[in-house]
Amino acid sequence: MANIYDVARRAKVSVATVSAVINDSAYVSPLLRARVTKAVAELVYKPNLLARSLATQQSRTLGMIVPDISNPFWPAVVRGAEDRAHAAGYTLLISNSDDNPCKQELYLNLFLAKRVDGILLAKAPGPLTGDAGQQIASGKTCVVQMLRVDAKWKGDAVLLDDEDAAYEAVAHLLRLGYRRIGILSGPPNVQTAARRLAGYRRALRDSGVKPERALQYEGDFRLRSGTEGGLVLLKKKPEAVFVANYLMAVGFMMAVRQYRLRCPQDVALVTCDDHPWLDAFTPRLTTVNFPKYELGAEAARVLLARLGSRDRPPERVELRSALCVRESCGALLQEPVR
Amino acid sequence: MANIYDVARRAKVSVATVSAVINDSAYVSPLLRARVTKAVAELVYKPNLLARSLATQQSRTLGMIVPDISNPFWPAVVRGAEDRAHAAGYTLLISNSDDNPCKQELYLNLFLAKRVDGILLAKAPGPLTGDAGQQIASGKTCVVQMLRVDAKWKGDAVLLDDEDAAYEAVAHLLRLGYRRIGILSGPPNVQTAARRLAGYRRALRDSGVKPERALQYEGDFRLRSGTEGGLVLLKKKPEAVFVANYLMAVGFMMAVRQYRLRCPQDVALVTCDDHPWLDAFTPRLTTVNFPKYELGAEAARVLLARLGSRDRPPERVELRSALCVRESCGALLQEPVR
DNA sequence: TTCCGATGGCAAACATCTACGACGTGGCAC
DNA sequence: GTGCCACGTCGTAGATGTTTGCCATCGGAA
Repeated sequence: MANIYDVARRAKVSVATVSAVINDSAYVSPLLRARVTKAVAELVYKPNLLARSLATQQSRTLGMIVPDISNPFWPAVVRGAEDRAHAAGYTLLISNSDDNPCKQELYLNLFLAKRVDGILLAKAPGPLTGDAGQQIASGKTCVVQMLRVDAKWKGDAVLLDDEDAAYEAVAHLLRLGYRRIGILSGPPNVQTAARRLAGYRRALRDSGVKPERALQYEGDFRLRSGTEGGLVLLKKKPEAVFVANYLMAVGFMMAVRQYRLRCPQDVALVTCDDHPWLDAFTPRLTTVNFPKYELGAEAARVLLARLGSRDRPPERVELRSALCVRESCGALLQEPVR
Repeated sequence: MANIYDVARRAKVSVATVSAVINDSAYVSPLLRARVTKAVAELVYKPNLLARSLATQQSRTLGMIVPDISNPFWPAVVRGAEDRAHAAGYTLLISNSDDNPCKQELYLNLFLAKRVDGILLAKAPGPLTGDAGQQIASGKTCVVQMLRVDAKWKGDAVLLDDEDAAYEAVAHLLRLGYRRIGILSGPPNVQTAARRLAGYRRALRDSGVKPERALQYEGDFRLRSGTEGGLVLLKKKPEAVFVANYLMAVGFMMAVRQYRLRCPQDVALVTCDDHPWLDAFTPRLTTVNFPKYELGAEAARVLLARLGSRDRPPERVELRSALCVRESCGALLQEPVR
């Protein structure tokens, strides 16, 4: 592949002139400009962005770490981040951590070694460790934490209103008259899970209902644990259940089916994460809809802004969710009790 | 950030020695090796992979272009590709083409400029154009086409058995006794869509049923067109419908609901793409399950093999789908007619 | 003493950007 | 009319951080 010297030779100018034309970084006379443009076209010259990155000390590449792209929560987030990044001329490097701190550190180091300009991070549980953790904590590499955030993280972050979302979901169930309300929560060391559990508890207490340990099951955000949790919880005859993510809700519905119960008649359900396909099935799930695309887009926006000026104050954005009432909560079936 | 000269200086050796230690590419005496290792640790030295890529002429980065990561078909494919790539020490650069040839060319050029070692491509409709198209056709850049393939593409490809899959799906409906079978197909310029339509036609003809134009609706693989197509098709009173992808099936079910029809009693349904959550809802959809994860993993495997030896014969892999019978086809309801 | 093998260092190459210097020309002033 | 200065252009060279071929050196063995 042709390099800048080939172009310079063919156009009979210096490489600096070629560079100036390509980057429009200095005045070049129309005559030379034309010669350069012609040579570029003839040689099908494409600047080597690796070399450019080396010289300019910026790669125009962003790293993004998500727990698992095949979990239906994440694709929209990635898409949002990517649209923003591409619009600003950045490319996205993507990795799946499986919420495994070791993998996460591995990929973080890889990103650092590849000299990404910044990182979008949906952190695995636990603090950031190792050299990469140091590097990030020191602020030398820009990072925006998404969704989950270190307790002592002072940098940029884009969050969801997990606690309020759970509160609203459970408050909705309470308004419909349910009292024995269970929860299928996520792993307690994952912050979103902890916050949703807190929201559930607060909602119950605000209505004078004492949260029962027996109605709380700790899942791991995966489908199978939804079924397992469902099988356990349903034995306790809850009137309604709040499930802390979509995949577990699906698992939960399989447990409901297994017990030959009807939803919402026998047990009502509210869950998290809305999806385009939820309108199509029976029963249609009532969910709190998190703005997934916006989450990714916002995170990218904040990171790009940070790259633009390192000394601006840290930004902490909290995106608002919205309750999306459908059938599984029973609202369309029965009248509110009070 | 420390560079290799800093390490060499601190260890009192030459950069070549440091490089030899880091890459284990030449014999270095234990004494010097120890000095180098110590210096690397003290300086928290991480080789600059941009510079390394420039020197070695390989970036250990793969580009991947998919139509849209937020379409539930693709995340599993991406995950499969990524797992393979990472296992071999490669990183993945990802872009969404929205099946738009312009965007695709843009990203292709970007990847080429970033000197990716190879590209995983789920091609947008139409031939590969522009400089990038040239470069790829000339074989100078390794590409594996996934799912869809240029008519005159001579290189590696990993495909699905679309036609057979559709054939099996429709044959299953025919075995159940349905005769008026409609199809909600994808855009005809997308190859998977064309092949699925062909499979549908062949299955009908093999059973002596004449395909009716009126029972064929051309969608665009998106949810909305599923509903629109459903509203049109259902007026024609088909006994069963084959829907060519998952998102349109969801849309179709919304049309069914709108007409207050029951599935499968009033209209049976078989569709494509299985998902973990399909077991949870009513009616459970009968699908042909495409091995999405394997598609990505295979494509990455083939690409990596190609990078290993450029002169091996082109590989063309066809992955097999499997019919997954559930409720929406009516098999669990009624007895076969014949 | 000489030769060979084992080590290690120098410098070029990878492809770019850019600071700085040089050259030429035009205008103005003496 | 001539000389000088300034500005507009362009090119040289060094910097970015690696890898690696080739050469030099040192020590030991024959």
